[in-house]
Amino acid sequence: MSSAAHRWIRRLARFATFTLEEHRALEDASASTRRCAANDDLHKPGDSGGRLFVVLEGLVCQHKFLADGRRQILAYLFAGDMADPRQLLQTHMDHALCVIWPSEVAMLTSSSMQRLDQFPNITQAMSRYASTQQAIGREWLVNVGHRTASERLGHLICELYIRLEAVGLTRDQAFELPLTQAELGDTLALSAVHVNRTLMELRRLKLVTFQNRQVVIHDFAALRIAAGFDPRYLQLNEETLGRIAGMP
Amino acid sequence: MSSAAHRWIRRLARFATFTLEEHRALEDASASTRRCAANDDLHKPGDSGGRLFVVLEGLVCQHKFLADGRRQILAYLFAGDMADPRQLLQTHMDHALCVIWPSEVAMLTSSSMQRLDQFPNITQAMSRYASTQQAIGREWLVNVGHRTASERLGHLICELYIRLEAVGLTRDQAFELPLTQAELGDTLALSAVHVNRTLMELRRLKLVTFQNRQVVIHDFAALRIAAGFDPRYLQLNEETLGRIAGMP
DNA sequence: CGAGCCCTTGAAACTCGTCAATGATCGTGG
DNA sequence: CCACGATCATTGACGAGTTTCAAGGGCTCG
Repeated sequence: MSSAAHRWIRRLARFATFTLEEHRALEDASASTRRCAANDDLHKPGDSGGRLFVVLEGLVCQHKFLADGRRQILAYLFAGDMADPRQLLQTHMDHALCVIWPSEVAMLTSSSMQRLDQFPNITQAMSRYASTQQAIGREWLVNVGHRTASERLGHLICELYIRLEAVGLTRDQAFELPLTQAELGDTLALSAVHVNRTLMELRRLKLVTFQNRQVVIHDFAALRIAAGFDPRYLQLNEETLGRIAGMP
Repeated sequence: MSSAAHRWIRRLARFATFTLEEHRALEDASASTRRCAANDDLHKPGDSGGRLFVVLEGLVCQHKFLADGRRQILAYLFAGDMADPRQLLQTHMDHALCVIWPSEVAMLTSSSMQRLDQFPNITQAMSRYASTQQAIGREWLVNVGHRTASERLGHLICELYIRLEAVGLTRDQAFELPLTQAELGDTLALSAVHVNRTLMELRRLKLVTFQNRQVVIHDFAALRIAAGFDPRYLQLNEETLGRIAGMP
C-alpha cells in the first residue's frame, strides 16, 4: 500500500476490515489530489456544502473567527484524517477549513460518496471514525472549559501522540507538530505568551519538549497523570493501548 | 398531532417533509416512554452503546466529569431533542446523559432504528438534525474558549431562545430554563458566583432577566449584538429567521 | 543583509475563582 | 402550621491565573 491514501485507509481500517474491492474503491475515490499551501482556505464559513476533504499529507484545521479576530481552532486534520461525511448534507458551512502546513488533500463529492456508500462496510467505518472525532471534540470542550493551562497543553499532546501513532506518524516518543505557539493558543484558548510559559514549565518538569516543530515526550506516564488524560474517549482497541508505553 | 412525540417530529420535520407513514413510524418508535426524575443518569461513561435516547418532555444534558469533580456540560437536550444516532455504533460511551428536570424519554434501540432507516427521508432528516447539533457543539467550543463571561451567557441565551422557539417552547420573548446558576457555570465554564454577577449585569443592562427558571429577553437585538451572536450556525430557514424579532 | 515571523521575558492590569457569610425559597415532617 | 434542613441566590473580600503590553533576540527566507 504505497498510494497517498494509505494513512486514510489505515485510519478507517481501525473500524472495519476492508476487502480488496473496498480498498480499491477508497483509493479510487481519493485518487485525484491537490497540493495546498499553508494558509489556503479549503472552505470558508458560508460556503456551500457538498464537498468533503480528506487530508493525505500535511496538516489542516477547522476553525472559527469572531468578528474582532479572536479565533478558536475546532479540530486538527492530520494525514489520514477526513472531515465529517455529514457535511455533505449541510447547505452552508459554519466554519472554515484552513491549511496549516503544506498539504495534499483529496476532495470527495456527493457522487463519489454515493459510490463508496454502496459498500456498507465503508459507510460504517466512516461513521465510527466520525463518531470518534466527535468524541475528540467533546473532550476539547472539557479541555478548554475546565482544565488549567498546563493540563490543557499536556492533554492535547497526549491525544495527538496517540492519534499520530495510529497512522505511523511517530517515532519513539516523538512526533512532528508544525504549529506555532499562537496556533496552540487558538486551540487551547490561551494567549500565545501563556502557551510559551506553560511549555517551558512542562519542559522544566521533564515531561515534554516542543521545539522546532518537534514534540518529544520524555515521560508519557507522568504527563498522562499531570494532564488527567484518560484515553477511553479515543475508542482504542486493546492492541493499541498495549503498544503505547505508560498506558493503564 | 397530540402524541408525546410531536416536538421530536416537529424538530426533525425541519429537515424533511414526512409522509403520513413516516410520521406514524416515528410515533411508533417513540411510543414506549419512561418518566425520569432529576439527577437520573440515562447512561454513564463506559456504558455500552446501542441505545439512543429521545427527550419528549423535560430537560436532559450530556456532561463529563473530571476526576476531581470539575464538570463540563456538553449539550442540552430539550423536549424534542435526541442524542446522536451515531451513538448506536459506539461500543462504550465517553460521556454521561443526565436528567436535569423531570423528563419523559423514549429509548430507541438498534432494531427500532433499523426500522426507521427503511425510510431514507427519516435517515436524512436525522443526519441533518445531528449535523446541526454538531454545529452547536462547535459554537460552544468557541463560546467557552474565546468569549467573555457576559458574551458567553448572552450567546447561550440567544441560542436557546431560537432552539426552543422552533418547537413552540417560548411565549413572547420568554422561555422556561430550569437550570441552577451552578449548572449554567458548568456549561459556560464559569464559577457559579461569576454566573450570578454576570446575570445581574445583563439584568442591569436591561438585556435579559433570569429568575425563577424563567428567561425573559428584554431586548433581543441588543443582546445579540452584545453577545456577538450570529445564528447562521443553527441552519435556520428564511421563514424562521423572519419570525424572530431583532434578527438580521 | 534586511524584513518578517516567531519565541522569549518582564511588569502591570484584569478577569475570574475561591472562600465565607447571609438570605431567600421550598419541600418535609413533626 | 410551623420548624427544620437543604438547596440555591446573593454579596464582599481576597487571591490566583491569565492576559496584555512592550521590548529584545533568534531564526529563516528572499
